[in-house]
Amino acid sequence: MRRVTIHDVAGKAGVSTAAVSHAFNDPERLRATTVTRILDAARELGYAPNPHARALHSQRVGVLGVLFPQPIATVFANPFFASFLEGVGSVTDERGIGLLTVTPLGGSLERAIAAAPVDGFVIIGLDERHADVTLLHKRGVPFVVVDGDAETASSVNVDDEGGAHAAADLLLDRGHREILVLTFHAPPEELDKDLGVRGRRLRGYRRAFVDHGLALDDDAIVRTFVTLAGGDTAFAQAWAEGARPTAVLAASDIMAIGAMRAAKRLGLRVPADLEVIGFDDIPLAAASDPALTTVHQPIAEKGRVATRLLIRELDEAGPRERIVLPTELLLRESTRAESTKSRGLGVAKGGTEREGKRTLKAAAR
Amino acid sequence: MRRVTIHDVAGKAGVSTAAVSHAFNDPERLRATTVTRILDAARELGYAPNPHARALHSQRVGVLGVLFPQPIATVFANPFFASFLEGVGSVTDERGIGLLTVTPLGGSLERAIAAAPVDGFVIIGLDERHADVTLLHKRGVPFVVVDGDAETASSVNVDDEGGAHAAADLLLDRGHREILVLTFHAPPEELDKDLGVRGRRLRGYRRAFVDHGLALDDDAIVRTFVTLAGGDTAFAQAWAEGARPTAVLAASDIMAIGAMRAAKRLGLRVPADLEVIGFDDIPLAAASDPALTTVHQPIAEKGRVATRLLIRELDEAGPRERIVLPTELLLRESTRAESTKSRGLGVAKGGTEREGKRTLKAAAR
DNA sequence: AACCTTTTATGAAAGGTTTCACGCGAGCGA
DNA sequence: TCGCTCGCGTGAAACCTTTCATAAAAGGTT
Repeated sequence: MRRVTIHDVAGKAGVSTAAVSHAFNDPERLRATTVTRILDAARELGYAPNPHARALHSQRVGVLGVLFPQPIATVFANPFFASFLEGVGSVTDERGIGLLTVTPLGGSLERAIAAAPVDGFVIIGLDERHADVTLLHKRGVPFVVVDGDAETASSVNVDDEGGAHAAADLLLDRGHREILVLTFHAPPEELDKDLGVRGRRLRGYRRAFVDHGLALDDDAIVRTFVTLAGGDTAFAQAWAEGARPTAVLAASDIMAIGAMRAAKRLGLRVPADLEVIGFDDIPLAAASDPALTTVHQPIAEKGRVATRLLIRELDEAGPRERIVLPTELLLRESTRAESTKSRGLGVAKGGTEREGKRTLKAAAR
Repeated sequence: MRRVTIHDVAGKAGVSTAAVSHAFNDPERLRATTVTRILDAARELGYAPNPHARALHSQRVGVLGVLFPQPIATVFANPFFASFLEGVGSVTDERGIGLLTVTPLGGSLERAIAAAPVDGFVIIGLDERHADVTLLHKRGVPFVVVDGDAETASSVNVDDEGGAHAAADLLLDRGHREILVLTFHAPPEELDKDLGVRGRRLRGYRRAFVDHGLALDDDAIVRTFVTLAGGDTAFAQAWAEGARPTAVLAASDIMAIGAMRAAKRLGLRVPADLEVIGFDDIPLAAASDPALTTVHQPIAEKGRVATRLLIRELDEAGPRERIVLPTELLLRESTRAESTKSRGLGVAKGGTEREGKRTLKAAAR
């Protein structure tokens, strides 16, 4: 059973294939009666233009790829990426564009890139210097880099350093001196992303210490997995080894929540005995108990901005852009409600729908 | 700057385009020296076969579509779909296939379907009877239906009714007679999915009541949104209207967690004053406080099974299959630990990594 | 009626790959 | 030396659409 083609429609309507094409793409060019005759024939036959043929000719599929350097299962299991895709998707949806998630094919990103039927890529967590990415350039496929630097393409980043600085600053202002810093493991494959993001966040923490005339001791930094279990065991282990932190700075919310879980188990009360600040503001952060104070970054917005940028580049080769979105310290319940001055006990329980939050905006750029 | 084509490679290597194609797809047919010559030329030129041209010819793109009846932003915001996609993705990844999320294009699913460059669809939450789906059939595009019935295509479902029955059964066994049932709103567009899933779950609850010689009163059923806020306000409102339930049966975890939040706010202790059972077992269920007792359904597995089925149908037209996966009641902390007989107070706090769980497997099929 | 302008429709090329069917030359047995 | 087979390559069709250039038809003027 052959698929119905434009020829079938043309035959049935008694016109040329060109006429059928026009009926669909530029009806003005044809007499109105002809158009309806053609469209009727098409509907009757159940005809729809073959997307591949159309793509081959017009050099445009109407699909954007989102490139991840890790297996797709990992991607969807990660709420951060879910939010990011939500942002990307909201734009592609609105423009009537398809969304293809592209992940390594048999371990090779290069093969995946080559085989992907897309008009351009949003690349997340991969540096421009990555070999596979330079390949893209050679092929002339437009792309936008998120959470990574790029000389030759537009990029969208977030003020990681500023956010981290604000978080550390708050704790130091409150007098904390025993602060446990939780950061990422360098992932198995050496991904520039994590070096980049991790590096920037650590830099922010460090700078705050320096600002207070202190130094962030390497012993106070624990590297672990970006999972609940990672944060949990990291805190538990540090505790077992004799560390007695009064506060935790986690470079990711999920690790922060894990640390809170471990702390609770050890009989510590958050925030009375231990103040905790995360990073990212994933949806779970607001839902955790106590709700997590964290550095909010506009994850979905990052996706939206990057996607709009890419679409614009597809339409007209515009200038490269280098966007840095602001981060923002969101005070919730895992830090005490009072300021530096007074040390009460009250913890503002958030409202039901929207947690009462006060924000300190970190500098953008 | 033209893209480099197979002709360029052929020219450079001094062979025909057919030879180049063979070098890539069936190297055995060519002398080894010729193959390397061609491959070298290709690498030097940065050649990769044009996916569109390849798709046009072979009638195969190597991309599968996952069809959602709702905007993509909604999809990614929903942890249920994230898990589902995780399952689908794990299979496509392993087979080296791309994954395209397909959502209504300008409100029209039909247009989206027609324009999607895919080899087949996994359809979730849409009944076969849906007009757009019958269209697929007409076009001869293979598809598999998840969470919906299908006469003419394979389907993958879950034992919703059995799971619901087990949940209600437990509460009724424990003597609860004031049970608040939280179920979905019929969504704005009338989606068969929710009718289907919702219907099956309600049927399960009802059957358990009947088994106990009781009837599930319509007043005890509250329809609300499948969100945290939905469950929260639904419970709060029922309470405000004078309802004094001792247990909650929620047709979705997120609503259950919302209800727990409202209950806490009203001064109720879960599970001491109120036992709560959810449905789905999304990741958040295990992480909530108290950890949610729920009917586990193998969400990712559903995705995996459906995808494998689809791929098989793509390769060889096999027989239709109708798969029903089991559900399982997972006892965590939002129900009391003891059995029907003794009513202690102890609540087994789960371990750190894996919550201690006892399961009652609901009958499959 | 002849000529010109507009409107409407068409033929054919182009887009890049795969694959079928076939050709050419060499090696081999008779 | 003839004829066959086999190994290695190739030409061209097919996949289906869009679009450029052009033809045909229709309508209007003189």
